[in-house]
Amino acid sequence: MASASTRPYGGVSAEERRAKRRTQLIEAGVDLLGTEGWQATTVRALCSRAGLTERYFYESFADRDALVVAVFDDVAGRAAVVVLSATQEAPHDERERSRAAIGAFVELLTGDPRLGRILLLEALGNEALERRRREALQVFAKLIADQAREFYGEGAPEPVDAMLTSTALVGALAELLIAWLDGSLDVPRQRLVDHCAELFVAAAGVRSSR
Amino acid sequence: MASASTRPYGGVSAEERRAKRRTQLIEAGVDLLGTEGWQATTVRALCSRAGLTERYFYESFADRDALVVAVFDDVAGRAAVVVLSATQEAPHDERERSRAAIGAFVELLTGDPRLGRILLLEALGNEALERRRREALQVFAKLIADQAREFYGEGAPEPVDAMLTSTALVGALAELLIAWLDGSLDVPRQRLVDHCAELFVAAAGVRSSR
DNA sequence: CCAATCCGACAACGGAAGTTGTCACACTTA
DNA sequence: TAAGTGTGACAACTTCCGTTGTCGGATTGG
Repeated sequence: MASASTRPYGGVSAEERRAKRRTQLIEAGVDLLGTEGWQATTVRALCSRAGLTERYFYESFADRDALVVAVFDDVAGRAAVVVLSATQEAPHDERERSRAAIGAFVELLTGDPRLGRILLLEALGNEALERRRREALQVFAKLIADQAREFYGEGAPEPVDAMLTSTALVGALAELLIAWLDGSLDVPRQRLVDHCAELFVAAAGVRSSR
Repeated sequence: MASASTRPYGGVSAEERRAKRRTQLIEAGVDLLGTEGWQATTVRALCSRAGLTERYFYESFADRDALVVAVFDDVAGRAAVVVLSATQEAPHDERERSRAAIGAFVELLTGDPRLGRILLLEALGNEALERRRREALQVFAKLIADQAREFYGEGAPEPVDAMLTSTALVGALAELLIAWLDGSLDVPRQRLVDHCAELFVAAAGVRSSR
């Protein structure tokens, strides 16, 4: 059993080395999970791609699930940053903000297809990831719901309505993106983004309470 | 290699025996896939649950993927029947038909939770199933789009709009159901169905073309 | 320079699963 | 009744993977 490193090596501190190895493994995970999928993301393959040996895998992660969850968090975090900053820079208008947020998300995924596969597809194939996905999704749904409240003010749908609608919108966006990235929906990117934004606007006022 | 059976046995023809074994395997598949999931759906477990031996698995299916696809088709077929008949019996009204269709689907899934897990969750975890899911989804989206056209007549959204919207709606429904069946969305069933129907109505007129 | 530590390559153990083969027994049919 | 075929239980072979251990060589601190 390897005791925890303490000394510097190659001019780098023990902690830095550990952190770097962890990063390398996560990057290898993004690559493998995003291109060849979950079943190809084995410990051996990860280490080989990261240029490390198996021992260092267990130094940073308890098992495959832990690594894959870390990968998901990494990618989801990137997406959150991109989407939130795009939203805040957009004009204070419901349609414009929807477009900005969705557009930024789509651009991220088209810029690096691995991310789309991880967030939209692989996240559903694994039990541990599925939990994480659900959590992330709820956070996003809540963000959407809050945004909607901001524009509706007094007459905003009540919280239950808002949660139902925003969950639906997240699912709608995911499904559209899966189909579009897959080539099943042959429309220009801008059209896709516009249509999503219109759906968001149309759905925002929906309520099932009376 | 077992040569194909030709004689009757136990008073049953060879073809009937084959068909029965296949059915048993599919039922075992529904049960395993719908309760313990894909990773537990091994050839040994399937055969054990079906009361058959491994040899008979390969008599009807080339591999696990083939079995699981057959299971999905079986379940999706049942869902299609239920939803279509509910739709046709409902009053000729947009909101009413949406409610009837969604309500029937939800009832099917709550009546047998295995079906929901198969259609909504497990279908995303496997490559072969994912393809099948996409196909089934397109068929459903097309049905929705056609329904919408029926109510809008002249002023109906053009086909691309309709396809985008209906794909989104299928995704929205799936996501809502996943969250609801999972307990993350704590609302009565009727409220869920009503909200979905309202979303359908609200989305039906959305278009991104100008 | 030397002992301690870290590194990389890789073997080894154990388990799980797909797939094929063996064998004894039940049933059919000539 | 006897030969041939279907059936069920189960072993065996193979492959793959998670996980842990070994070992020689590189780097560090004294």
